[in-house]
Amino acid sequence: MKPTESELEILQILWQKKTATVREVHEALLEHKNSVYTTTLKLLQIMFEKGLVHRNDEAKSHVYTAAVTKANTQQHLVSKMIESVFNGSPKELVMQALGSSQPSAAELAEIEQLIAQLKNN
Amino acid sequence: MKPTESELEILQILWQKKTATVREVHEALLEHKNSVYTTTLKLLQIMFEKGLVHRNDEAKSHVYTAAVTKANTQQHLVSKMIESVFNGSPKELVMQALGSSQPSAAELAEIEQLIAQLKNN
DNA sequence: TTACATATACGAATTTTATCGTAAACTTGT
DNA sequence: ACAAGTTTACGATAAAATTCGTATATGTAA
Repeated sequence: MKPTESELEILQILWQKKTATVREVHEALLEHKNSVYTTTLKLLQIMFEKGLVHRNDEAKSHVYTAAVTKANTQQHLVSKMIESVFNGSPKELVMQALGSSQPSAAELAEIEQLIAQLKNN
Repeated sequence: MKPTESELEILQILWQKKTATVREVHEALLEHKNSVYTTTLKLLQIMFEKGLVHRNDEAKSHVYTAAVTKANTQQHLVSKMIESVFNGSPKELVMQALGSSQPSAAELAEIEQLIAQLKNN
């Protein structure tokens, strides 16, 4: 349900690659942080037990895929953050995110469009 | 720097009350969850060691205050989430937050106003 | 088949977070 | 000064997350 930081790193890789072996996940991880192959293996095994990933063990090397969607996970984590950090107010989160980052004009336009759409419901 | 979930609950209380003794923090915590006085005490002691709170021990009961501001903490946590969950795109986070919550018309208007302001810079 | 490389399984050790019991210090009222 | 109540200090334990070593299995090439 709530992936840990390490699990999230792995999910990101799986969301991007769609499908990957332990070695492929591990190689991708190495670009950001240091670790050992068996650590990645163990994490994937634990994630499998938790149901965070599926795996196909027909081939010699198991092939993993994410069992949770990116959108669902994002939504869940954002809800938790709104609840625990922003007193339940999504508006506060949005204002904070917009205020402290440097969104481009194009991005702002996209957001405006979404807001306009939400207003009509 | 990165408060844990429990630490965040306590920070929320301190941000609201400005100042509080262990007992006051504990009473406030009890409204949301169950725990024992010494658990709250221990957490505050650990937070003190980490520099998350200040304390005044002149009186019989130590008086705690948050050592980090709400705005800074929110910003830090949002940045981390954008980085680790939204591929570094604040826009994605905003769209997700707006889309999955039910912001009121008034809130949407406030956000639009902020966007208009950002566009002029 | 044997040797080598690669994969998985598994358990142990470590770290972090959280919880709680007990003891010691300190207040306050009598 | 003493007893009762409150507070802090501290250590022990437990659960979760992370890391890594070693053993076992499996496939590949000679």
